[in-house]
Amino acid sequence: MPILYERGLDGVGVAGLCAAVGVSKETLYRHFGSKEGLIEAVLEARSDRVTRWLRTSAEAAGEDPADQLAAVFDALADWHAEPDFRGCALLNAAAQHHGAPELDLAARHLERRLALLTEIATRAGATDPGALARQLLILVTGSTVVADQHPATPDAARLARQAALTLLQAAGSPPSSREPR
Amino acid sequence: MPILYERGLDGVGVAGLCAAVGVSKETLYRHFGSKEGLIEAVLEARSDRVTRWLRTSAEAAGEDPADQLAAVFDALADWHAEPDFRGCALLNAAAQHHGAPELDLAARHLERRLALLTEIATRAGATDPGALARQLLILVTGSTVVADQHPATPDAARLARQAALTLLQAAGSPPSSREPR
DNA sequence: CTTAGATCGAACCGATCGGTACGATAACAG
DNA sequence: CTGTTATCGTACCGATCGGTTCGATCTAAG
Repeated sequence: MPILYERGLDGVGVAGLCAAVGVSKETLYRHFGSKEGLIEAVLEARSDRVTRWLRTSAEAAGEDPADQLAAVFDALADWHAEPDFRGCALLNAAAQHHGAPELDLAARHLERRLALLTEIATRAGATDPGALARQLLILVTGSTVVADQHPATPDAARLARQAALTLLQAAGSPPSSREPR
Repeated sequence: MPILYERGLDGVGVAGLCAAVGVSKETLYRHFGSKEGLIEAVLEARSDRVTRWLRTSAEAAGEDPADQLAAVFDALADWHAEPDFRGCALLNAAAQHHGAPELDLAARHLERRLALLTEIATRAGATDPGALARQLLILVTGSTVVADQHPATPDAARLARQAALTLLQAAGSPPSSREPR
């Protein structure tokens, strides 16, 4: 459903959606019940897809947490560089319809990203993996928004990657700077 | 114009806007020409306001760049804690109407934030103030989005503040870790 | 072949949309 | 007082919205 992503939830009517997919209104309404139902299904599917894709990218980088974290931001960079990149569909949807369904979907989407980042932070031996993971989530989210809306920062993912690695290193074992014996 | 912020650009019609402000449609159209014109004027005014507010908060913290940076994120925390916080109006608008006017306004809004952060990064003696400032911009933007859309991270600004200070410290003079003589 | 279900295109529905026109009222400058 | 200007409330416009209905067409199971 790229047209919903490109034009926004309210930027295209049901008739336009049907035309873009090559389906009649009756069929669409029997399958999804309403435009909202269609939107939720599309967003859910998209969240699944990108979550799997991000996790796959991380795991393909090997077992080292720092490598995995770097791979996450490299994957984001590839995404941001796609010609029709328009920001995160889930976050955009929540910004448009700030009601229960879209807001919940976006929250669950972020929760899934947080889960991946928490695993990485934990395996990296961070003192407070939860806090570090949330900071990384802020970097992931922020770099995606900035890459979309601030043309003067097209390399947001690269900068976020560097910041993430700095935070990861700093969060290792801050109380003592001794070398491990 | 809080109603536009609360319900979204497409969530309220011109009639509703007029009712909320206590003005007739004719008056609104003579002053702004169209709903789009009204939206642009409102967003522009809001961008001015929050930009000034953020700069004032920073300057009130004294002259130390680290203190100023911390103050910026403290100000964000206050904002995020407001009961009717709904994310950044400029970013939301760009997510809704991804067309020329709103996208440009959001880009200019981020540009103004970047200017403030660049000043701080420069005065802090960062090796690459531009890069550091962009990383800080990602933290500011990301923490605002996460605070809005991820209820499990209500302290996003606090986490971002800590990350920002870590980055600031790390960006000081990374090539040598010698003590200043 | 027959029948049941899915799909199609198009017509149709009431509601709302952004925007305009109008006559009345109020305020104020000469 | 007179004329101008701004505002008001309301009615109105064509277009589009989300959603429903209907008859025709197709497909597959019995």
